[in-house]
Amino acid sequence: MSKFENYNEWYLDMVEKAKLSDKRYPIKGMNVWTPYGWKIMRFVDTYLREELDGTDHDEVCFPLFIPETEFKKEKDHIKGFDSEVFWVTKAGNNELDVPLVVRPTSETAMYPMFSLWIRSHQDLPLKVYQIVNTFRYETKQTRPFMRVREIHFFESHTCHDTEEDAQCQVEEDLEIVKRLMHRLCLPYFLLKRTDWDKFPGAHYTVGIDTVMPNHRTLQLGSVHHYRTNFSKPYNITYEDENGDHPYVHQTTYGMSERLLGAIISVHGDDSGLILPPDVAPFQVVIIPILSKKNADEVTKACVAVKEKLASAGFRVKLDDRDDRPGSKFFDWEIKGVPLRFEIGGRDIENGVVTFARRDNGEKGTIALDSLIPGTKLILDQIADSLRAKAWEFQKGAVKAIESMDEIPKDETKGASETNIKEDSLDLRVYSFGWCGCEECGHKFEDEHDIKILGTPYLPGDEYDGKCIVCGKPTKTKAYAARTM
RNA sequence: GGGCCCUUGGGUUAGUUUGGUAUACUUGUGCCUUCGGGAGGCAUAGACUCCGGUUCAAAUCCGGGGGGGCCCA
Repeated sequence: MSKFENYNEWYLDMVEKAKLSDKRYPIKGMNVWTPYGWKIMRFVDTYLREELDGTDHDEVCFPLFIPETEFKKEKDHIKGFDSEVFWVTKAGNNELDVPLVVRPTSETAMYPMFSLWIRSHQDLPLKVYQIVNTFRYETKQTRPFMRVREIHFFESHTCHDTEEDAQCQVEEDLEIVKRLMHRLCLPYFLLKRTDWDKFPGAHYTVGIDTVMPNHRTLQLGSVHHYRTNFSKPYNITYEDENGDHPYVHQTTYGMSERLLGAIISVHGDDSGLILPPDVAPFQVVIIPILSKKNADEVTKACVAVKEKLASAGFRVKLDDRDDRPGSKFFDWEIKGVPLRFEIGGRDIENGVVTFARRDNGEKGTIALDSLIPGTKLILDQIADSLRAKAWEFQKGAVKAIESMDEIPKDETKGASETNIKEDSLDLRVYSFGWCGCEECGHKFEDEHDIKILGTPYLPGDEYDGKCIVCGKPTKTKAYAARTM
């Protein structure tokens, strides 16, 4: 199964073979988190918690259900979500007077409470987050971790006295994104979404996107500035120093299990997953190389190495199953353990352990007396190399174009026989000049069945030329791609 | 919203046209021999999505439901 030649199949194969989730649960888009996948997700969650706690956010947990009456208060928001929410209309045998929405996201659950919690400027800023499941009724094809109906979701919500303070929060969120993505070794774009694609109800949205092996992009999360768009309908005000009651300015930041989908897709290869050391359930796996005469001695040596590593804080697994070494190698390669140690008679004689790196296959030895620093060094090198390789791929996926003709046309569009591989089209992430008007944007998107992801949020990625659609001079660059 | 396709042990599948003992690989379990890159032998376990119909007889034909997937708007 080849990652680049047949990405879709490869991905499903990885999820199954590495035992990340069980998709046989009989509801579309609702899969079972199995232990190995859940362990990885928990590391991601742990790092998010560390970051949020470290920036003075408080963790909360809101109810799953939202009364229809609250849900419908912000007009754009309801328009954006109306067709994809689950409803609870019945309890026992009674029809409910007020139907309940199963949260697709928690703005409308939290904000009525925020309006009770916030009374004075001393209550601001209010910064909370939660890690919960949200539900969206996907009708399109679902895919584990990427498009699901029950989403493992992180969301932070903040309220501020001024728009400027809210803007600072956006910057803080993006710093968190940077640190988190560093740990996950994932590259990303920060793109300000188009007006017609921003979060329903938002003033503006910054999308966090990464590129998949098939050059489609996957949105990993987003940061929104709401201004007072929600605080007005939900009446979230505070009393300022002058005794006035202005509306608060709000932001949100959300990410999901798509991070795991990206880790699988970005780092994996044809032999299986390759996990960044920070999220690997096991960072080192020790395989004993036994023979009849030295079994006891080798086992003892393996246990000693394991204990030494564990007490130094490494997550280490000693695979003492009664199986052949080769079979174990394959097993842990599929599961993406970044570093493998082999310990046999030869190694004991020489006072070393033999190591093999998962990311590039490189083998070597580490002397037992430098076991701890040696292990740390190699794990760091693996992370650095995963990160560098991933950023390089993302960079290579972008193609700057001057004319819409440079985007290959999908001749199979609308045909019932879809055997022609999309890969053969060589679709890319495109960057180009855009005047910024909605008309040109729609024209561009419709012509190629491609989505404008937005314009660079951070400075330093400008353009100097003409709008690719209407030819007007522009300094704005836009990015477009097909999305997962 | 409209249309199409699929459903056989845990996984992958043969068999369905032409109704009659359900195939193979893999996985699981047990024992033995092995063990520096997917070991081998023997034994053992495990399935026709459900409900109804036709029939002496249904995985197979017919009707309906569940579940899964795709395409079009």
